[in-house]
Amino acid sequence: MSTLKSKILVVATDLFQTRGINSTGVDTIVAVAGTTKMTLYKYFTSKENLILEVLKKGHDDFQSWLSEKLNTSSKKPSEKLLKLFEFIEEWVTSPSFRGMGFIKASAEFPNEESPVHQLSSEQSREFRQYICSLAADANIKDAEGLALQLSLLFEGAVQAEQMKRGSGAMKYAKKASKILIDGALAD
Amino acid sequence: MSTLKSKILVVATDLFQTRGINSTGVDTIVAVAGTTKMTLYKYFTSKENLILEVLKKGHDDFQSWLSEKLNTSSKKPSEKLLKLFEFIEEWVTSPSFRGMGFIKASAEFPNEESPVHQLSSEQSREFRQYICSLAADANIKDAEGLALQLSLLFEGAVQAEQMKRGSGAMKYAKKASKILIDGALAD
DNA sequence: AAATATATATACAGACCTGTATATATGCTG
DNA sequence: CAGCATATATACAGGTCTGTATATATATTT
Repeated sequence: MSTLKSKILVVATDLFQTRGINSTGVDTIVAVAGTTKMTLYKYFTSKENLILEVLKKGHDDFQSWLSEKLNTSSKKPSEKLLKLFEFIEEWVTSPSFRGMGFIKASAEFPNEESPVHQLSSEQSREFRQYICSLAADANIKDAEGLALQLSLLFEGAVQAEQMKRGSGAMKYAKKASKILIDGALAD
Repeated sequence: MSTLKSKILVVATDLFQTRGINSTGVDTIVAVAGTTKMTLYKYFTSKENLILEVLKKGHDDFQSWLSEKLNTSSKKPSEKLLKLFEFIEEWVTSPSFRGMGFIKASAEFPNEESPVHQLSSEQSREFRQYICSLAADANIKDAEGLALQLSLLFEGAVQAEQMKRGSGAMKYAKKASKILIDGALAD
């Protein structure tokens, strides 16, 4: 991928999170990225297309980082499940963390027919399904129920972190997740 | 309060949730409310002022409804705490539910210096503190910790409901809350 | 009926936004 | 050096937005 395209994606990711998606104009993005609108519209067909690519990249980066961490951490499914929020916390508290795109995007694009909303919704579902597969591997009875609960904790904590950086919300989400997982494992 | 002012508040609340705050122009609001811009700007000094009043009304309505429900439901603090998510679920699944304003607003106004963000942040804190007082009354040891965890569940579930109406997320948040509260009461 | 407060209708200024058009510059390849 | 792809600089068309100005209508009160 072109370095300019990559630069635009990084800058847009940052600005969308810190200033909002609709409130960030393409002029601002190219100015910060040190390029011009002509170049941006060469790599992205529209602003909506840019938003979608930003979302895709953010989600893919997170998912592959997380899977890799979990796969190398342990082979025992129940241990993987218990380590889930350890790694999530590590990701969220890293200085480069800029929020989860799909949470902000779904708030800014509430119309269900909007492609941005649809992608956000799909990413949320994908993540929940990933947790569900971890839970199922660990022989949790109601894997779907636990996965939903854990994803609620996750999304709530990200929301809290986005509202106030360094709130430590994920630490408490982690503690809560341990209680919920232990309970589900005992069932 | 003037009936027109009240009508504008109701319509704005609805449109902000269904179309987004920044994406909803005052022209649309007055058209749906069946009035004109001149009237809107008589009752609200600016669009930002309207947003703030919408947030205040939404939060006040929810908080007073919830306190009243809890106060008439039981006198035993631990029972009140356990009934918390029962009533929250009742509120969220009612047909007139249009999302929690402060959750959407904090996503659309991420700048911490924005008055809208500040009010959202304050309302989130206020709600958490209310839960904390319930927990403290029930002699929970780490009342603040539990309150934060429950508020994460709450915000995550509202987020999920906003993303997809009728997702039933609050039902699972309620189940999770019971586990967390029972655990904290046993400590 | 006259006076006053309230609401409407409509137009517009100024700002911002997306996406494109046009012309120029830069760097790489043959 | 010549040719070509890539990036820049800049201007602008057409749209949307907020907030205001101006003129008119309606309803209540005196």
